[in-house]
Amino acid sequence: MDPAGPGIDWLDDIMAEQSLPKAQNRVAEVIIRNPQLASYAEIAEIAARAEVNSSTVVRTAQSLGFLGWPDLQRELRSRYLTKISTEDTLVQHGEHSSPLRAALTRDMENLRLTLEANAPEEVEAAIATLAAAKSILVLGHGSYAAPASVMAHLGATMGYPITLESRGGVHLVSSTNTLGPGDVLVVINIWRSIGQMIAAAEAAHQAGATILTISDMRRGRLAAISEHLLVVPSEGIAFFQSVTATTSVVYGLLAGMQAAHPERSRETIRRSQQLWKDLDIHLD
Amino acid sequence: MDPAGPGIDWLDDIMAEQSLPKAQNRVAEVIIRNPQLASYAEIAEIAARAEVNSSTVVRTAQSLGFLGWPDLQRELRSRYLTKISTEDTLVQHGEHSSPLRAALTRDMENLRLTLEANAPEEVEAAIATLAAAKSILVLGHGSYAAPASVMAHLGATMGYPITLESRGGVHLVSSTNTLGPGDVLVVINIWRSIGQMIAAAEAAHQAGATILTISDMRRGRLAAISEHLLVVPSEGIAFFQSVTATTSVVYGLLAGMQAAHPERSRETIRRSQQLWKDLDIHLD
DNA sequence: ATAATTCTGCAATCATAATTGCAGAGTGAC
DNA sequence: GTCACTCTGCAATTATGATTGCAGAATTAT
Repeated sequence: MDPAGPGIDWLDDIMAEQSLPKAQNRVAEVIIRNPQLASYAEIAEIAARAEVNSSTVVRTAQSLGFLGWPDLQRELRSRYLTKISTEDTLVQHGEHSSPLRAALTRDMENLRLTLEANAPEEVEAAIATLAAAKSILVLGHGSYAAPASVMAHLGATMGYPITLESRGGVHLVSSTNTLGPGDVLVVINIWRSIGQMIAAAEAAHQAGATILTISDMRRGRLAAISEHLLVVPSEGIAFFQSVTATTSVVYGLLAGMQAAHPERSRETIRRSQQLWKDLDIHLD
Repeated sequence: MDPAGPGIDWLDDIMAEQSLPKAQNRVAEVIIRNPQLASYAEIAEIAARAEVNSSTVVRTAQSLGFLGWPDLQRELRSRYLTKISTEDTLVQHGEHSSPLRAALTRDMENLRLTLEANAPEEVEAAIATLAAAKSILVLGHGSYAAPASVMAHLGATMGYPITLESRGGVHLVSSTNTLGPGDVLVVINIWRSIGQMIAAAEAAHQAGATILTISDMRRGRLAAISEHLLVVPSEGIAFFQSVTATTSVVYGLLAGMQAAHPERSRETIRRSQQLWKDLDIHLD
């Protein structure tokens, strides 16, 4: 553990590899100790704290392998800005218990577990598959129709060839029938699920489609035929399961899909008015 | 520390005093919706989201009494960023930064803020209203149809007289027309929204129905007629807003509703097989 | 409908932050 | 102690972001 308090592992790591000169070390020190500050402060502020000229700050950033200060700063932001502490919250609100509190803390825990349960490479691979898909079909029944519809809705708005099937029976059959090699079937959170859904997925798998499953089960018939499996806890309060973590995962996939297709993204930005309207950012 | 809690009440307050022109209002709302982003983004980013020229952003800042954008931004940082905690939270996960990670941490933060933004008494009152309702109608359009459908679906399965309306036009009118005293209208996250929706809510209010709003805006025409207002942040990654916190709040309400009606719950348990089937907990 | 007024976008201007060339200070080797 | 080399600060330069004058669009009052 870092004796200086909460530290920046990755920065520490970089620094371990090549040792910096004295002044630059001071700069790094300042950054490590005040990541929050460093994530938005301008060079002069950091320079002052390290009692160093601002050029030295730039050079430190460059020594560490970044293009310059703004580049390092971007990295800092993405790592620290959204950091939160669950314990913090628990302490602040003490024992007071309410249904809302229960739901929120439960879901925070679910999100945390999701973070632990899925390796970044796994996620990247899933995103790559989605990005390369000829077409995408999203299945989600019952409560899980909610995240499924979010995925289909936003994905389509981004320009992806993506559709939703939240119904069963004939509809399910005819939707999955057309799938073949190059197509991707996204199956969202089934719990030992409805037989016809597994059957549909297996048929699609046979036909050459790639299966991507988002589920709370690591094993099972579905897992067996899934090229990619993302695991999400779905424990809820009271009697119901929670789709919160699933929804969040869907956002992560969508963000990755957007990053994966610069050309579509550009197109997206060009049409941002329409996009944002669809996304409910619609202002008047 | 801000006694009113986290978030951007102060901005709301400023806006309440003097009303801004249309474009500037859009800018203000973008800021309120994405305080974290706004605290470090440059003007162009905000301008793009509000679909406005960057000069308008400057002018908005000035209209609100600040010197310019950097000035307003400083205020945002001091009010909002310090909340995130001055002591940095430990980085549990190595250097890898992925879209999933971004989505999850963002949503965890949203949940945390939700916890801070809603007083338990407020929530209890909302639940009491729901529990006493003669009938409940849930409205949610676009992305917000997802949490709305979860609420209607699970609420109905629990035995509540609750229905969903995610469509507009005639459907919206005829659904809201029947509301009167004793009925509750739940409006989920509307952003200054579709005029007809506000109109529908106002009509229902006139007719004596109680309005319960779940929104990311503390003020507005909707807030004005709402008996109960639950505030949820909705900042997302990439281009979209997140419905995660909203979903979680819905679970909280549902849990409270269940606890409020032991007799329905008992009935629920008796029919648990059916319930679980509907809830996707389907066990065999 | 028309005029007065306000608001907005564009593009030029201005301000500020980041970077780098250079000279001198510091450091270590012999 | 001297030389060779690296590092740092200063100041000039470059890049980038914020602001504002102006003309046209939109809105409001009459």
